[in-house]
Amino acid sequence: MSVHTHITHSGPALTEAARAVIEAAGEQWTDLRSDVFATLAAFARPASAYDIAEAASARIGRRLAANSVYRILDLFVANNVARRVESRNAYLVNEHPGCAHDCIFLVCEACGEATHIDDDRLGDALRGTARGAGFTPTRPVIEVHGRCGGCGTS
Amino acid sequence: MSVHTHITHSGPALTEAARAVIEAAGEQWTDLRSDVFATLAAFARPASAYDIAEAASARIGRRLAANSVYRILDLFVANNVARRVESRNAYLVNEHPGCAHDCIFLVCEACGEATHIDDDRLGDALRGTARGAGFTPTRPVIEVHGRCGGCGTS
DNA sequence: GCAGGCGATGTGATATTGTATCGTCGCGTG
DNA sequence: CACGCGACGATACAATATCACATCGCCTGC
Repeated sequence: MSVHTHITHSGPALTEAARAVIEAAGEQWTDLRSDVFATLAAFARPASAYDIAEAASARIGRRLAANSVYRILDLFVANNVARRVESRNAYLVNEHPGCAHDCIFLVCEACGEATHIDDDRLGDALRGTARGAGFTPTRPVIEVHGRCGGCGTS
Repeated sequence: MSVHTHITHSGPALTEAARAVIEAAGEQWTDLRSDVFATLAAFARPASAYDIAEAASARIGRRLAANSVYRILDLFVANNVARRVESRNAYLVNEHPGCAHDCIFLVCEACGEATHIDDDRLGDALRGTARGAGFTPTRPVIEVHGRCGGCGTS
């Protein structure tokens, strides 16, 4: 496991970091993309594309259609500034863009929050197991459903 | 990791094993459930509820609505005779029902097939990591997207 | 300046996936 | 037989995702 520092951003700094990543990838950082990113970042838990479309519409004062949101989310996910929570059909910002782990989401069945943890050993072990089965892994999906600390075990 | 034998069924024997599990759980094994199970088992890759509804309709010679299929699939998943592939919104039969692992799916991006592997060490490690983060895991979702052996690495 | 290319976005339609509600049927039981 | 109950049918609906095509702004070659 490589030793490295996570730079965790929030608020405007996070948006700025996302902009840098997108531009470094040769993509444009448009006003709309910025608005969608900020909208997504403002959610405390995974947000569906339609949630984002609605909130972003309010933010920018006009209707933003779901398909535009999907286009932008696809770009974000491809460039690792946002993540998709597969078991929820929803999205989260990546709080340390530029740091590409196989990430693990702990999804609380009670409050709906998803916390993101990194553990390279698990991702590496999973990739190794897959390769051992003659499979060439590209994208692991590792999510755990359960109860977060705040929601207890009951 | 416990030492045990996997009894892998196929065809009628698999359906029979599923029946036994469902009945042992105090649920009924109706003709319709049997038909839906056999229909699902006949798919070589993860099948959506609507795929199953269509194929089962053909099999039984009348329209079977999606909601009925969902009800039955929910029952199957709850009793571990079928599994849901979260990143595909699709279902697979569990070829060794009664053996409840945290299962891992290798989902081929080229041919769409999903192979099911077991590795208790990975599931246990993942649960342990989750607990280390103050989380009480109930259901891990472990899926890997990539290329299967038959589809190569290109 | 203007034509054309190109990426980003808008608009509307549509496809796919998943739920809710309510009625009916068959079956066991008092 | 009356009743309750689980399974199922039918319909509507909600939520998620994609497609096709038009438009707009910007940049470039001419």
